[in-house]
Amino acid sequence: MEYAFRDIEKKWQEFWEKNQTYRVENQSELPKYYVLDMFPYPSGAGLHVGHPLGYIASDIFSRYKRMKGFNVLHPMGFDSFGLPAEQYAIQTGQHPAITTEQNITRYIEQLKNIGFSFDWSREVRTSNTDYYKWTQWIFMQLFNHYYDKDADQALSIATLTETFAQKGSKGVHAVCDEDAPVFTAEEWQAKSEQEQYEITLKYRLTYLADAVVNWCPGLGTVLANDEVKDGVSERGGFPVEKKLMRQWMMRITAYADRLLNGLDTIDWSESIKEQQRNWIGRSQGASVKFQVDGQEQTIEVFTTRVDTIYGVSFMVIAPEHELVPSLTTPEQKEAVDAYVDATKRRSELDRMMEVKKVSGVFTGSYVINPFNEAKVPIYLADYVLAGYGTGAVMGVPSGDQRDWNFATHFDLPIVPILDAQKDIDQQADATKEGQYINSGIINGMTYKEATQTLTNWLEERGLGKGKVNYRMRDAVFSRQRYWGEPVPVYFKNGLPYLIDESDLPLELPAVDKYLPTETGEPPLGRAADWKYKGEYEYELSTMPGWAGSSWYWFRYMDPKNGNELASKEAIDYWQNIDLYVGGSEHATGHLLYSRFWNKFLKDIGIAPEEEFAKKLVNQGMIQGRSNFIYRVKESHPVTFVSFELKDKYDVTPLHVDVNIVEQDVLDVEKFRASRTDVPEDALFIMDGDKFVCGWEVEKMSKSKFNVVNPDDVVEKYGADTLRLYEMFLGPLTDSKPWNTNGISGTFNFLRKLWRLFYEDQTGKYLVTDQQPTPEELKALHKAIKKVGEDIEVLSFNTSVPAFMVLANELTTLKCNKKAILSDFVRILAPFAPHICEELWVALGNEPGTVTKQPFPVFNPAYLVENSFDYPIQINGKVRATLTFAADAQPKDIEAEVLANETVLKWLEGKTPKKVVVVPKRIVNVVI
RNA sequence: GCCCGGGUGGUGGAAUGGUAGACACGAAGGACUUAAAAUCCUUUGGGCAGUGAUGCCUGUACGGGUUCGAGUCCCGUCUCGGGUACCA
Repeated sequence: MEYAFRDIEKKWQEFWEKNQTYRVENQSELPKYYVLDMFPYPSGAGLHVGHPLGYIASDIFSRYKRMKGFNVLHPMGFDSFGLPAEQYAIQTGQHPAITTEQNITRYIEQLKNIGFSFDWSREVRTSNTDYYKWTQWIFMQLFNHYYDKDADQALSIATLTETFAQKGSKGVHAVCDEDAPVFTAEEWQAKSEQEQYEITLKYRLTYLADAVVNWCPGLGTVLANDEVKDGVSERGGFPVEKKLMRQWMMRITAYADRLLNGLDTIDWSESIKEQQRNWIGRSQGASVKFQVDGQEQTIEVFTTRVDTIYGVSFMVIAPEHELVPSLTTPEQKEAVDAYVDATKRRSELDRMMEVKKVSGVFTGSYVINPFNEAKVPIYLADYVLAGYGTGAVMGVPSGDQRDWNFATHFDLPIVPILDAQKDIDQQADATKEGQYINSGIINGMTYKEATQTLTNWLEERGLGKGKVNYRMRDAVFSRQRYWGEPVPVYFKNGLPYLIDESDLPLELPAVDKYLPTETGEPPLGRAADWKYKGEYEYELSTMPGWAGSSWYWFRYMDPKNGNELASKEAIDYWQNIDLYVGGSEHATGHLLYSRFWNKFLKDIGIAPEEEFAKKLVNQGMIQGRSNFIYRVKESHPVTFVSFELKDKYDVTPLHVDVNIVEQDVLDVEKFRASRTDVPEDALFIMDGDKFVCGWEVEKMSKSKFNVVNPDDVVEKYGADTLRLYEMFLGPLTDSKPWNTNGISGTFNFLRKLWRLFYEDQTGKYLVTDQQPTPEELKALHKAIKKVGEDIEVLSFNTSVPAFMVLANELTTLKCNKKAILSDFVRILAPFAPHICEELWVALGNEPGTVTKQPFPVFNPAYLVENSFDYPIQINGKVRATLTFAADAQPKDIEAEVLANETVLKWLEGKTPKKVVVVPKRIVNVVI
């Protein structure tokens, strides 16, 4: 009887489904453990072999944790709102819900094919109304809260208005819009309800703002910063331009410090944490107000080097700066207008391309340096960004390279400010060493003293203060698209209001087309008679893709709850994610927004923990491994040449489908049959009897003919082999190309395991009840130890060889003993659940119980050796091996080693300088 | 430019500072078979010597260093991958 993986796997998948083997309850005596995979967007292409890598790892870990006595939550769902389904809808007119449904069906089929232990009864889909009802509900909570700096958390808008009524705006230290007005309690009380409401809009955690946004005409929508890569859209690669639009925003900046500090408390990869730190971009510095010469107004700059202020020789403001018109003198107007125009016309991409070019224009005005009364010219230049700091910088050419370039280009003075600065006529020197020169009140001081002195001086006069700046901006939350959550907001007298909670979910209306309206409104503008209470206009934009994924881990805890996003009991039990597995590409998107929403949900009493995921592991990307065949140029008939011989001809490489290539050898017949563009008389110059292909690592994509579907691998070798092989391929976190060359190794291992139970030809059952020998127990416990330790640290690639070694050893020992094989099956079950279920039953156990078995306990006694083979080194090189008792004393070992024949030969009669004996390790004789 | 990771046989990859190359693929040779498949056995980093058992030299990107001992730690260089960038 052969290892009939197809029958076995089908049988157990059906068994698990029928018996709800992986169903998890919210009540248990057992400790909880929450293992989550980043849920996929169900694309039309289906899963390729890269997708399951993380799922297999998390599944092994979940199964292991179950065997270790945990109640494990391990769910799966779908991030089912998104652009591709909508782009497809635009082309075909088919409702995105339909294609999404089809794709999900396909995904579930593929996932079930691999034997994951997901509790499918908890599946969620972000595009279902009973799910997005709660996404909308969270939006409403954000709208109803503001961030209070004193409490350092979100508080209700009711608290805000109460404080306003009692203490006026001074009584509130909140994160709010720049233009939030100042008023007394009396003034507040005197305002109309509408006026008061308008003021609160400047405080809410989600708010409307005219923001400079990334507008992507190709997709017809705005994009968040993290959705733009290199000036083009991440999805589709369309150009992106800056545009001023009224948008819903999320006040994520209110949480900047908590997002930053929380990173120190979580077990995430250093690279992800570093990316988030950079994205948040906290910088400590000072703001300084410069009086404009001859005018009332001041220009405020942000600087991290206030100590260099005596070296300021110019000031630069962004071309978009609001003071540009008032600072421009009549003589300079023409030049300034031309520059501003030119900046506007340039796309973000152009601007990035021309980073090194110095450009700018003088406004004609000056500011006065508050410290030395120096008159300093004001320039416009596009290296100053309107969106960062105050949109204005002080130019200190001796200490900053950009400023130095600018000063050199415009022939402005370069003043040294520290005696430690070197070669500043060649380049800027940003040193903080030495003592200040040419620097008024800080002359002779060092960096620390100077910074403190200057900041105090500024604060005393109200001209500036120490300030913290963030690179992170508030997140744009509107998308001018159809296939997303409708924003639960309507407009009355031009102001946004939330719909009643009882009206949730606000469902997506039907539209005739998925395109913007003729007047440029988003697709929702096409919905007929879509008005709140039949009267008020709804918000027409929808939420971004990250909305639904920013809280989904809670929904799995209680997926069918119609009254709450999840019950308090469920959340109290499951708390947060213990292990989260997913791609590192979500570093500054999903993973940051999720932390933000979780913190907010904690502030309003829903989330129990500050961080949503204690540990995060980023699985590596599986790249494609393309195969090439080589066509001889201008050959008639068309001729292809095998890889080894291609250098003898002038050839063009062509991609060939990797699915008809094995071990880089092309199946020529299949190739002929599959390609209509290959003429029947085509010639193949073989290398012996083989036609060998070349290969290259590329992105896995249809156009490169290198996509491998897990279904095909499962069909050929089975799910257990696929699972083992994906783990065997290398460390989980490494990126690696998919290469089936070694898959027969894991397949052979499973067959070898099978042969420990059943004789190959006859199918005879071989398992006996004999007592295991110490040697067999040693082999087994070596594996138990190794595998247990490896799983704990997610080192699955090293546990697979441990299984292979055990199978090899047991084969050599001709061991078919039940006592040994039972434990073998149990340690292997998390990796290869189907075959282990089958063999577990073969050993006489109840069907379906292997998943609930305790993980075998390692017993060190079986590994105790009474002797050890010491490698004997002479000057660090191994020259001999000698066996000593495990408890042999170093001095005895030394004596015997020095008497050894080989050692004496190398000693050549000399006395060794030193003999190093490391017990149970090594002996090194130094001559 | 800056910040993170990496660089080990033909290939994927192992290796608490202690015998580098486990395990697997591939390759070569052999056994079984009418034959094939399957299975099993042997060899397999490179080089040199020997009929042989075996012995020696060399080897973890490169150059230095620390150490009795370095793939592993330190310094410098090259190189590949990822992230990020007029961020004041």
